[in-house]
Amino acid sequence: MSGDQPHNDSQIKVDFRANDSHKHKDKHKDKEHRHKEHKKDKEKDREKPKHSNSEHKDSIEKKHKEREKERHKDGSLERLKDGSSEKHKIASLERNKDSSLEKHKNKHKEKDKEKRKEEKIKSSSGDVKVKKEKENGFSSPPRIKDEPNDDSLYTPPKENSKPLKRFRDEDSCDQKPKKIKTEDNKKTKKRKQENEEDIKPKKSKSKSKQNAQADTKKKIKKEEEQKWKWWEEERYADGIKWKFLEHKGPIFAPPYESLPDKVKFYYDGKATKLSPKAEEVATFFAKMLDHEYTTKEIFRKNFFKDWKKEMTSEEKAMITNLSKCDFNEMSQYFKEQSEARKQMTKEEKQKIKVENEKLLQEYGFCVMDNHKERIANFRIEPPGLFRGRGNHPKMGRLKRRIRPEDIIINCSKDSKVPSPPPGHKWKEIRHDNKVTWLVSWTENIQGSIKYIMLNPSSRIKGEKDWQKYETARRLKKSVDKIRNNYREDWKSKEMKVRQRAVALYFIDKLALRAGNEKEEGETADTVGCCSLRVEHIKLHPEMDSQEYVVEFDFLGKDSIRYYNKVPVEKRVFKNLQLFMENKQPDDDLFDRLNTGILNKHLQDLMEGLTAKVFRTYNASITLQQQLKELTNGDDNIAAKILSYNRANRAVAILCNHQRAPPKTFEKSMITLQTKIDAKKDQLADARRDLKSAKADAKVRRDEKSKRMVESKKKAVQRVEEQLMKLEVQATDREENKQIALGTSKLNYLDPRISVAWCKKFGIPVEKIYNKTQREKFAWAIDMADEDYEF
DNA sequence: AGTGCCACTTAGTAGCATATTG
DNA sequence: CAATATGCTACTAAGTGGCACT
Repeated sequence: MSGDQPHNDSQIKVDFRANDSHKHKDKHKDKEHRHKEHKKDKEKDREKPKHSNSEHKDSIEKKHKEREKERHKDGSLERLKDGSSEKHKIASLERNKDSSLEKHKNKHKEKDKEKRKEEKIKSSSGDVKVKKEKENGFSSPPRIKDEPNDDSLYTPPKENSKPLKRFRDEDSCDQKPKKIKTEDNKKTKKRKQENEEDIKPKKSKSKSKQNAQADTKKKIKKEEEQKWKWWEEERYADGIKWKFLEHKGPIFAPPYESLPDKVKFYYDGKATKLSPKAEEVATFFAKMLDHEYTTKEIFRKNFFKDWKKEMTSEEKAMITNLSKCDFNEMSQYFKEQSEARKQMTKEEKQKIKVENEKLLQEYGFCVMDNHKERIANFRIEPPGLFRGRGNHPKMGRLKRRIRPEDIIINCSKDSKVPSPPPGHKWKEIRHDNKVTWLVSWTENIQGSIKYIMLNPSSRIKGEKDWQKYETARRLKKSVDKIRNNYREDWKSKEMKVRQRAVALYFIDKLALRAGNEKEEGETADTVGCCSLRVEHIKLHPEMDSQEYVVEFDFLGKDSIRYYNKVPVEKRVFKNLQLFMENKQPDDDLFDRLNTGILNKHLQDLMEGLTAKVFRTYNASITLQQQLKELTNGDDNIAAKILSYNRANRAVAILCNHQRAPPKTFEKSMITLQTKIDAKKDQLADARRDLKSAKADAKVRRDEKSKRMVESKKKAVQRVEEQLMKLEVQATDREENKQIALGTSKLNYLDPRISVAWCKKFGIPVEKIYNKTQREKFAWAIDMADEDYEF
């Protein structure tokens, strides 16, 4: 259904993006000012010729030429702006304006949260019962027997042909509790069976703990050999995420080790020994000394404030000015340390590696429902200075050390609860099988909750991922209807409906994020679709010989700049004019709309539909289309992979996934170019050799010289091929300079599309997915055949 | 409808590990 | 074999969206 996506072409071609994150300043302060600067930026942009509108700010002429060059290589993939180095400069300039409206909310917040949490726990357990007599609730079956033999359990033959699809399709909607899906058939039984089977052999389960453990181990071993195919099993209904969960808890950050006495800290030129606490925080700063962060006003201010809290009263009295602090010796010391680490002998390195491996084996896995699963992040985040992205009002604040007393453990009742480090207690032990996390704690900067969860290769993540793509595929079926629907709504007499329709159009056409509201002053000022402000778009009734052009310029997630000029339909344009009437630059563009309203509407259009599904859908469908368009079956593998990367790149551009160009980019391009030149010379030589060999053969007419010709021919071919490969590599790299492919590959592209493509063109999957990716997408690799269609 | 909390996905990057090169 | 380039992983910030509550 390539017809599905009428916008796609234009999306790709029209997107001129830039990434210099010129940051917004704090909202309350000098809004006017901010706006003006903003404007200036844009004006600058507009002055430039069309192609360079991806350039921004003090962007640099010298790079311009380069970019021109790049551009013709592939007209459809417009280059992102270069110069994230500028990005930093600018960012720092603007960030320095500081203004931390520290609100003291945090403390209150935290208390509040805690209370609520407690209440919640109580009520939710009640809740559960009301909703449904859940099968034995949380208590999981005692540990489990040998893995039931797959074949025997599996889906009965009748549905066997397409087992996966089948229940997927029905089920994918069950996030909205499709209500107790008629626990249909055998499949569901399967899980139960598994569980029951486990119980049986145990006889007196209390006694057989050890047996059980042994069993578990055995089973797990076995499993590792024959990779568990969770995707061939039935899923849990109704919000239950697991029945059995056992793990070892988190690994804590190593305790602070004081600096050797010889390493001094100087205040106002005077050597001073800091108290351990103050010293620790000082080292955090010292370690970042080379980083641009430490030059930023907000960062310094926040840091200094939090640092003082850790000082003794004498220290507090003495140290009153951060600028008089000299951390250089400390910084030097850490550099030496890391240098020393690099210089370690192989044996020492090996030893560390082994040690790490041991920790991984012990803490890196859990047992969830009979299966040993990898944990994603089993280490607690160490203390340090908060590094927000973009112009974050809280950058530089102290991220405090997390202790066992902060930790909530989640596991099943009948599991062996992890023990806290000696002399400590957990904050709480919970047995909530409606959530997927194993460990959580509350972080002190934003007061948000952090979790330890499973690896993407785990069943629990994989199922969800799969489901996500199934939802996107359902959207594919109704997208035409939905598009017609919102086009109708552009004419609505209700303002809210019009705004909703226009916003949805942007989300669909431009793959914008939903744009939830955020607390002002708590985070960097970034927006998504629903939170766009008047100042973020400009309307051009005519521009570059196109009509009704909307110019977007705003900072999105992670303060990545979104810059784009898009021709839109007349009605959209008129609506935007209407929405902007009588508004200030910092007023909301869609003042009658928020993500809640939008998503509720989407929900009515299709079950399970939310704004983010459009991103997934458009990303995947674009990949599929582009692959179809770009792949040439006659190409060699390298060229095909280039095509794949280009298709991938089209998606990354659509989704505005950017990266800072690698620091060594320029240099490595040059070396590559030298190589190419060398190869060209070599080719010329080879050709010359061939020629003379031919001439020689003509004269001599003997076998030997004929053979000579043949071998020279081959040599030429070989060199040609090598040259080709290098050139392809250069193109690919150049085009990729500031585009990050990883994010879309990992989160937006239905892996089955890629797998199918690989199979169709005889490309080994390894060329597309590395090991980790293959683990994450094991389900797709296993199930997609070459004619899979998204 | 608005709010706050919570759970979970999506995001870019620092820095280590490994491959490649001189 | 050291130096350098490149690839990958771990890390953690910053989004989205559901739900309960008012």
